[in-house]
Amino acid sequence: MYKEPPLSGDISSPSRGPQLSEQVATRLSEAIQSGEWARGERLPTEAALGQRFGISRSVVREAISMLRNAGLVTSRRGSGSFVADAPTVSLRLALPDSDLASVIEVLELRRPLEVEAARLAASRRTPSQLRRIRNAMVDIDEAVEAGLSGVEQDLAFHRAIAEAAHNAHFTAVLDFYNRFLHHAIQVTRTNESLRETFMQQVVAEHQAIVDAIAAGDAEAAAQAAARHLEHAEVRLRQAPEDLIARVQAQRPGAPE
Amino acid sequence: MYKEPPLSGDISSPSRGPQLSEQVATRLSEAIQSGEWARGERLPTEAALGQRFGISRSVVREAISMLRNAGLVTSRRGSGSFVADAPTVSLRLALPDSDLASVIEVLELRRPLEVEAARLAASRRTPSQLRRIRNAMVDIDEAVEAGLSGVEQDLAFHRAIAEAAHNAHFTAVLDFYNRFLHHAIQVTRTNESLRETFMQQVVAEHQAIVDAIAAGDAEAAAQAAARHLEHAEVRLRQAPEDLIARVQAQRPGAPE
DNA sequence: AAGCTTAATTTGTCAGACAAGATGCTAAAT
DNA sequence: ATTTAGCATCTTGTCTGACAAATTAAGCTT
Repeated sequence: MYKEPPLSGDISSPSRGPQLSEQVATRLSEAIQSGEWARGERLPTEAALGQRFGISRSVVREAISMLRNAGLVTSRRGSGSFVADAPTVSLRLALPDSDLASVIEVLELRRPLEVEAARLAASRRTPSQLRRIRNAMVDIDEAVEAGLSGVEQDLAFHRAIAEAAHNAHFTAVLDFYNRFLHHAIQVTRTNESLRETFMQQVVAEHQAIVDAIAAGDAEAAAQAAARHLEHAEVRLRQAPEDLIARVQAQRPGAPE
Repeated sequence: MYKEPPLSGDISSPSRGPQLSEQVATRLSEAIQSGEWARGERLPTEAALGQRFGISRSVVREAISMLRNAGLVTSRRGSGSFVADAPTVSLRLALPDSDLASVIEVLELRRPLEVEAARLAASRRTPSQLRRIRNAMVDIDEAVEAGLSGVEQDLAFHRAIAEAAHNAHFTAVLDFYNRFLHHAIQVTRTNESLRETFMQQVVAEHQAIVDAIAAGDAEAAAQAAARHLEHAEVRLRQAPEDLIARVQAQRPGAPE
């Protein structure tokens, strides 16, 4: 039995304006969302699609790449491209600047989340998660002793706590925003490393959070986290201007 | 004068696992987000990038295609690819289910954000923003008296508070997650409308938040918001199962 | 100096090829 | 007969080279 090709027609003739690959992506997207192919079903090969639309494989690949980025399809080498079975939604927002005001704006959002994450972690963490949090804290010290900044380890420490909260939304949002704090954390850590008292203070604050989580004391964990983040913001504001500029300059190929 | 390429190193040698184009996209993305190239600046040609990474132009194109789709760069034929003037980053996550557990997971994240937003709004709201918050509260009552559910007005009320916090990240994240709460809020509001005492309770809670924000009392605003959200969760949990199902069925094209 | 023409660049598209996995069939082994 | 090993085939990923289309810059004319 012959079945009329659902996506019919050469595409080159009508619309010449927009990008070719975009048109194809749009049509494929519509076809998928209209249920043309079921979830998890394999869609035609790139060659077949190219022939159907009368375009080259390159364009098909670009179009499918868009759909893949949009979370509508997944591709497996050697196997094919499939309609995603777990559709995703995306939050798009402007890339924050890296000046002090913008960083503090991000910190304002991060603080209540980290505090709540610590609170939840205290009452929900599994033994293995507690172990991972403790390891992350040790990793920070080791990185510092090795002469590194310890930024990655610092972020990993906070991520371990977020994971222990057993709520994927916290890790998602915090991961998302922490990407913009690399530089800011580097500044505070560099600043802290210049004063022995600051360094001890940070270690003590981390320790307090971990102790509260280990004890399962949700309120204490929340308070310890709140204290830590408030102090971190203070330490960031107190960082000398020239230090901010200097750390910024350390980034590979920053100024010209 | 020779300048060491900021993004150095052949990429093919170390990691063979993940997709090549994905690695390149990641490295370019990091470079952009770390300010490697300024906003609106042109990045190297595809050929140059290919040479720098030791890969073919196809892979560079795929990588740039990803960044373009992610809103980080824009490409102009004949001219080049540029860092987007208003670069955006996207947080992608799985579409939450609408069952009770998933809704409560979202609420867990929303609560600390709404509380902090109320706290900030109390100390930062402009007179016009206070007016808008009050109007939003009135709109809820009017919608209810008109026989509507008031879900939209309820969300608008919370959004007005978030806006008064003067931090775009709060509105962005809350807007994002509130999309998934339409149904849940409808359930609670429907449930509340069935009992006069619940209804009065909700109005009183809203009033307490607004009063604290109007008075500029940050702590009182935070506490009032926390109380409201805790009670809302309780009211959601107490909603009869059949009510949840009934409201769900009202959604356009819900069941098959 | 201003405007037009032309050449050089750069992305978009095409075409063909091979590499890297994945799938399914066939034949051998138990 | 069932399982296993090998093998042919298919599909996506990457490479290479080429041309088309659009932009940019230089040069030339006036």
